[in-house]
Amino acid sequence: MADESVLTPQSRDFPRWYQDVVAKAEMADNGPVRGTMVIRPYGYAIWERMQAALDARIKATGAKNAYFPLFIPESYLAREAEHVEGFSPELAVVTHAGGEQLAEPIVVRPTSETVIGEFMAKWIQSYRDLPLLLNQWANVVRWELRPRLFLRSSEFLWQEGHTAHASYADAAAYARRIHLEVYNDFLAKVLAVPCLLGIKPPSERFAGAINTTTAEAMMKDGKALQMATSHELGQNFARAFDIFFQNEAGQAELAHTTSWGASTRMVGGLIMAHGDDRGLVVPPEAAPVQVVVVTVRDSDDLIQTAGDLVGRLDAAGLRAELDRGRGSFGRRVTDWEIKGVPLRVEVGPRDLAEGRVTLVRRDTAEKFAVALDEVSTRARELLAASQRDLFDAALARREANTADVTSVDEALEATQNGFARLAWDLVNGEGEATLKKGAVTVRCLQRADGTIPDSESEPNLVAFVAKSY
RNA sequence: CGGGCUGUGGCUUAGUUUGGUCUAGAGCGCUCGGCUGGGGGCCGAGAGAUCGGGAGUUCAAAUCUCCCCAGCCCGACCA
Repeated sequence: MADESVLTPQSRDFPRWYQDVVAKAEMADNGPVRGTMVIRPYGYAIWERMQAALDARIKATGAKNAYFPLFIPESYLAREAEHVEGFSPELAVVTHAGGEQLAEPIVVRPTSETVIGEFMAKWIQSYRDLPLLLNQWANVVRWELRPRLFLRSSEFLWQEGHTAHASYADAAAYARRIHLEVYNDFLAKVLAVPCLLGIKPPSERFAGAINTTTAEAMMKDGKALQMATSHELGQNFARAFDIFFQNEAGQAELAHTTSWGASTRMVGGLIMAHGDDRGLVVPPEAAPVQVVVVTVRDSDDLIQTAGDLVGRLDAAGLRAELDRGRGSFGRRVTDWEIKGVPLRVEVGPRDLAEGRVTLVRRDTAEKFAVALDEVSTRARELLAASQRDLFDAALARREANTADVTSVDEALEATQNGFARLAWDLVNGEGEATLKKGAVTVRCLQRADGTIPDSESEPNLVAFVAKSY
């Protein structure tokens, strides 16, 4: 059994590895309806950590949480031409309810720009009502043809922010702020996932937006995953839903709106950004269980000591859990590794005889002999180091797998196992179509210095292209 | 929607080509008991399958025929 790995190795079949991890770490199951997903307690606990970290950051920008209905009149979608065109193919529509056919079909929300726009129009009268900064945590439904757990499910959980502003500049600045202070900060510090920040080319833009800013991460197979996006909607939705306000001069003006979202897809990103052949690797900040204290045997003295340690770790503000030693040691250790718990404390007879325990890092597998009364301190240090190292390793990996190229053909070659970086001018137009035939798309555009452009028509932009999920 | 393929205990699967030896076998998982325990440990005893559904051919169908259903892969599609 020892030579047979628990999971399909990443190098042999990455998608299979992903499915194995999701199943064996007890993250999620397929739902009975095609494309739906059951999020299991461990997967949901990770999502709750993400929610809490994002929610705090969102609130720090001044946005307030609200809740809008799941059902949207079909006619709402049609009010914004690009929006309806973009979403129509993936809508779930309710035509019957209460035993009768409905006069107007009801759409299950794929996103909430439209309903929220309707109410923004109602609530905004004056420039004094602006900016209006809303966020909601909700489920949405998009009937995708290629579902994959967490990455693309028919129904998924997310937060969607929707704001209205008095000026273009204010809206653009807020969308940018969300991108940096909420999304990128969260992705880097909590998920330990380095992201390329940039704008989407028009072909990849949100339906109805005038500009879309994205955070793109590299997965361990070299493919890209869009982790979060924030959109400048200009006055498109304001026009469609009559979001007018009176300015200081008493004249009616159309508001400028934004929307921005991050979803349970990030859980999939977390798995594929850090996971290895032994399973999930959860960064400490995102981990529901940061430290598991495992007894080597099922004996009273060991359990006693282990229980005391859990108490001390708890008191030190760490999320710790006790494994009481039922079943074989190897089995239990393997299970915790599959779940990616960042730090393991092993309590065995040999340890106790020497008045110490063994700490093991999940990410590096390094072992440390630590005196009993130093466990909390050392645990805190090792968790911090793990959090840092995971980010650094992911960044190094991305850089090592990003090639600078000077033609579309070279880009197609380079994106077999990573990202390619080339001048946007080489890709814009014909080049994008050629790339697409090789399943390669433009993930984002940056300025030469790596900053986020205001528009794709700025000169000398750099395009990052890759295969993606 | 076009092309290809697959449905056998919870999971992975053997058996289907050539109908009978299948009263459907195994591994993992699960239950019970015991020994264990520093990396999926060992022994023993169990539970669990109308072979995707229906119809047909036949003395006899997991196996052949037809219809239906579900799923997978490729394509198209995918803010």
